[in-house]
Amino acid sequence: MAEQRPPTLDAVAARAGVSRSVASRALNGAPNVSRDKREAVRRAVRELGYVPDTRARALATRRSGTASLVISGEDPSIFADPFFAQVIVGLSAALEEGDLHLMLCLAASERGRRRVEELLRSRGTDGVMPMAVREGDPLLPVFAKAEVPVVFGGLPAGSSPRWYVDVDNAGGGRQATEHLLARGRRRVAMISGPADTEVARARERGHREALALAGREPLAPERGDFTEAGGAAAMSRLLERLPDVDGVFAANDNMAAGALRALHAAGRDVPGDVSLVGFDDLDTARTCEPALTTVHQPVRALGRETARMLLTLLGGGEATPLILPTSLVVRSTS
Amino acid sequence: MAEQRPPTLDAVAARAGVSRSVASRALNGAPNVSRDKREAVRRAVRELGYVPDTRARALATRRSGTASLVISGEDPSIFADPFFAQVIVGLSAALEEGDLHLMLCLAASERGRRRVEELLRSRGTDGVMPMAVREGDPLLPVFAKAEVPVVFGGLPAGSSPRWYVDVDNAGGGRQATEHLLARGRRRVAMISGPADTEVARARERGHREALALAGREPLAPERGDFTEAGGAAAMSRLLERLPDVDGVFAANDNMAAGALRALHAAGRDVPGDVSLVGFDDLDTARTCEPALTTVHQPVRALGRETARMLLTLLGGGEATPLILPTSLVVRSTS
DNA sequence: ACTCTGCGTGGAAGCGCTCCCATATGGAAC
DNA sequence: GTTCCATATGGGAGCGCTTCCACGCAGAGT
Repeated sequence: MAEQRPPTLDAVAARAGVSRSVASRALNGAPNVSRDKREAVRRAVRELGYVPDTRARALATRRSGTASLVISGEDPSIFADPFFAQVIVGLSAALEEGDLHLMLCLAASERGRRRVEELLRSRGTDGVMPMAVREGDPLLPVFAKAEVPVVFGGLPAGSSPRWYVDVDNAGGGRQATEHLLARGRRRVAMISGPADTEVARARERGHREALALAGREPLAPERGDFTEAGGAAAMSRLLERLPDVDGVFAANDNMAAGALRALHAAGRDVPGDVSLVGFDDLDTARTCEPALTTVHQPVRALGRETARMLLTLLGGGEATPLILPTSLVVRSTS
Repeated sequence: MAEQRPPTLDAVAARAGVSRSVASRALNGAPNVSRDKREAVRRAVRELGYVPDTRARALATRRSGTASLVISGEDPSIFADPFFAQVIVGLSAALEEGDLHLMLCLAASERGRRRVEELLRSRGTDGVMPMAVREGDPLLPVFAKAEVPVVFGGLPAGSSPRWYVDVDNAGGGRQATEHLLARGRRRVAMISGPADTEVARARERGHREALALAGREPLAPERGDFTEAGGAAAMSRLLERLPDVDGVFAANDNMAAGALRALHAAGRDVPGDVSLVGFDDLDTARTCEPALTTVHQPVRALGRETARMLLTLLGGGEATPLILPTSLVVRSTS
């Protein structure tokens, strides 16, 4: 019993009574095919239930039909941030337009990183979208050497790639801080993220800008790791160092939620004693108690635009970095 | 200026002074290669910076080197559930062992579903892992016809596939409910999920079993959509219908968090007036206030074992469904 | 009549790899 | 010295597709 192989293009051509060339052209909508042959091929395809073999096509066209989202970093749990889920939803929707499939590479270990490198060098993917890359990431040189387009989702700290999509982190940080000042807060501090992330740096920069504009000296920030627990710990340290703090800007919602918990644990009322602003506007912001004032960033759009830029490049088009706007959403913590 | 093509296996063979066959065998660790030729090939590979072309290999071996995670369902935001992120982390780690790459298919639209079907029929992936499939999902027949192994992550409601990995949802539901009864709760109700998910059904089943064992009649459950907001709404309805409810089992942590919020809004003390138990043991459970008593399920393991089962099948091995245990984690809401 | 277009067509050469199979090689066994 | 086996080797035929190119054959232009 020979293994049943699916029909090939040859079978289709034979059935339609044309050559393989014509069948191929008919399938790909090439111009030089007469009306009736095109129809004959179409019919044969239907009758045989033919579906072109992706792999063969990939070899012949030198295109794999996939784009890869690469998430680097030692700790795979950063991926658990709901932020990524939203980005992926946007990404996926946009790639669908371009009929590309999404490959997801969680490059946590040395081995994982080697696999990403191999994927690129083995022509296994048509384009790469690295996300949340930190300064000094060992994959950075790999991306630089890649022969396929690389569009960064979020500017990596300390480098300026040719193509990236980002949100206006500095602007958001400014908005958040200005809001705290406008609420009459005098001792405004920040819970920032790891110093090797551009996200943390840019939000800090905006924070300092707003303070400078108001003629204030910035207070040294505490740092968390963008997790709820990290935010809570940072808030505790902050309270110890600056017991009279009355305004806090946390660099993301997770950490803001943690800060909120720590503030409650310390007996502070929010927003009575302390005003709190987050960043992201994910679900948590809406559902924590009290609901979090935060900087909205268009997360799905970030994914969508990153993918679109990649599609443009793959289509031979030009592209330049894109910065998406943020906006303040005032809720109950300020 | 001809486009610079990467070196091929032929180039490696030529440089090493062997035939392409020997080079191929040397590369793939086949046995019949002499020590020195193997070494010569290895050296040539290094000198040329050769990396085998994935696509060519895929065509020749009839293997694409990828496995696909398919998440079906109209609403792409179900993907935002941190549950999936953890599953993916497990999945990804296991696939890495088998040197497979992960493709992620968010099949939300009709078009997305067609693409998944095409992906399968075009031999674009070596195996499929559908997750969170609901009863009557239009992709179910596609999976059934697939020529590659399909391992379900979580049993789809209303069907019994040959291969799947799931957690003991019924057992977890029983544990949760028994715990509420053991805490002396007399009016124990459930906030369940959509009736077309096996997860909701099984957790309900366990819930009813526990009540039956205790000689109690089950109360009709409220249903949410597994989101925080859905849980809050369900809790409000429950309070209206059964003002004297004193024990609630929510089918997941998101909904439990929402229920908690609704209970607070209604002026109920948790666990004073009402005991609350969730399911999942995700981050939220640890960080909400008060910390949530919940049923722990091994989410990463679910991903890991699903991928492993697929790897086993791809390796020609046998496999049977696998059920992972759950355990109760008592915190402060009960 | 002639060439000049231009479209349709199919033959055939890849794309870069794997793997079957026929052949070569060196001993060990007789 | 022959026979036989185990191990190494390279030729070559695929894998299923795209695409270049040469060719035939209309109808339009001179």
